[in-house]
Amino acid sequence: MTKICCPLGRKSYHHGNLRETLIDSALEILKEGTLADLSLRALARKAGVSQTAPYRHFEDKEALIAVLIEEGMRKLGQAMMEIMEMGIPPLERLQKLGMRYVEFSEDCPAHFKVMFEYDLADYEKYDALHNTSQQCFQCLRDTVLDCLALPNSRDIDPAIAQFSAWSMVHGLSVLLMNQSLMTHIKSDHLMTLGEKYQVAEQVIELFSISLVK
Amino acid sequence: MTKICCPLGRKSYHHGNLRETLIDSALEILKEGTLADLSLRALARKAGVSQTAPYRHFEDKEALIAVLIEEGMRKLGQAMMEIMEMGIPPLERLQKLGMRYVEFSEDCPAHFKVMFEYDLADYEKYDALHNTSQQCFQCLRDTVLDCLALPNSRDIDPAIAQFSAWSMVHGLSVLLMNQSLMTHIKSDHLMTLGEKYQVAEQVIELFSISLVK
DNA sequence: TTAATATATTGACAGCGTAAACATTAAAGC
DNA sequence: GCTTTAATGTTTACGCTGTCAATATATTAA
Repeated sequence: MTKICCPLGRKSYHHGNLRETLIDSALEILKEGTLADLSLRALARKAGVSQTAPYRHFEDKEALIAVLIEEGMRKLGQAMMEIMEMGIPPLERLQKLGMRYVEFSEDCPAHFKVMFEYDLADYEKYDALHNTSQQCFQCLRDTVLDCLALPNSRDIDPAIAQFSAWSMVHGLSVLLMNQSLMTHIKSDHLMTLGEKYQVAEQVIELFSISLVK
Repeated sequence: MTKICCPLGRKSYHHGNLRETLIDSALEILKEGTLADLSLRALARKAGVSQTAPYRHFEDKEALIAVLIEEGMRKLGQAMMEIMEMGIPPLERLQKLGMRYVEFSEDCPAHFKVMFEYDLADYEKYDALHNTSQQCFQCLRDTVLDCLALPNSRDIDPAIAQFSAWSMVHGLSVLLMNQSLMTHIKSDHLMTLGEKYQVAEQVIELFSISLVK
């Protein structure tokens, strides 16, 4: 009954907060690196815990990733919802939503990467995720409809306009995040965050006015 | 001096065409799966060759990937260049270029994935690649400038218009390729290729006319 | 206090990238 | 044609990975 009590140099046998620690470490790694750099064993090591301890909190690696995706979807959804509740007119609202999308990709690159880089095997398996992500893009879609209901709106298929808006902000976010692709725009030196946002604002404005006369 | 002559059940000791075989197998795997599904050992197995044989043709895994990226850039560049040489007016040319971009992502998903999913450690290391990819996006940029030189063009910052065009077609391609994201647009069943192209055409047209009055 | 449950550990297995040492064959030089 | 050399392939080995099974410890409920 003598207890070793503190394996791997911890104060207590149980870590106490392993689940959150693993999630935080994962995000930290993804902030700089890619999904290929993410390993459960490395996370365990960082947390000072055995290599299989994570399996008490996540069924497998994909389950951890699914949690990150869901967390990201909720964050993005909330960020966009804030704008929805500001009571501003459609066109301006659309622009702000687009900017939020781009800002999210810059503020939470880890979440953004995992949300769109990782193609979840079966999305249905994680149904909390499915609902969250549905709700996340609803803001954008609704606002585009509001823009098309404007008196000076152009006659555009709503579905096409909705998809255009999403394509635009998504392509924008992806390209701005990828430094090596950006060399095709600004060959010599890196773009600052301020420059990126300036570009994003203008691109989004250009899109939004294409919806009206 | 007696020779085993045919290791791993091949007709001759040397494979004869290992480099191309590895590249083809890699593309085949990427067509369905992601970069995580790509392993040199699996490629070697498929080619009926020992696990280290690929190292006679590629310094490491990233070198193979760099070749795939470069191949993809050249293909996309050629596809777009064809349109440049058709001698059609700017606005129509821009639309065709955009469609080619989307078509490329559907025709060569393996190349497209590796071109934009994989963030090459140091792009400079593979300088053939750098040149090829520069040239690849030049068509789009030049055509946008031509559109803005049109008599009925709107007064738009050329750099912004260029970046908008790229963002649009890129976002479009990425979203259309990702089936699980597409569920947000068409919830119940998958989109056919024809439906995708129809959407793409309309989205691209919507963008192109935003450049003129 | 004891039984049940949550949490962590050890050990093992197969698959991965890749380095080192060695084998076979095709090409080049005489 | 014979020999040397370079190109191509094999074997073995190391440390990394995800994950399973069996075990140990701590926390909670009875």
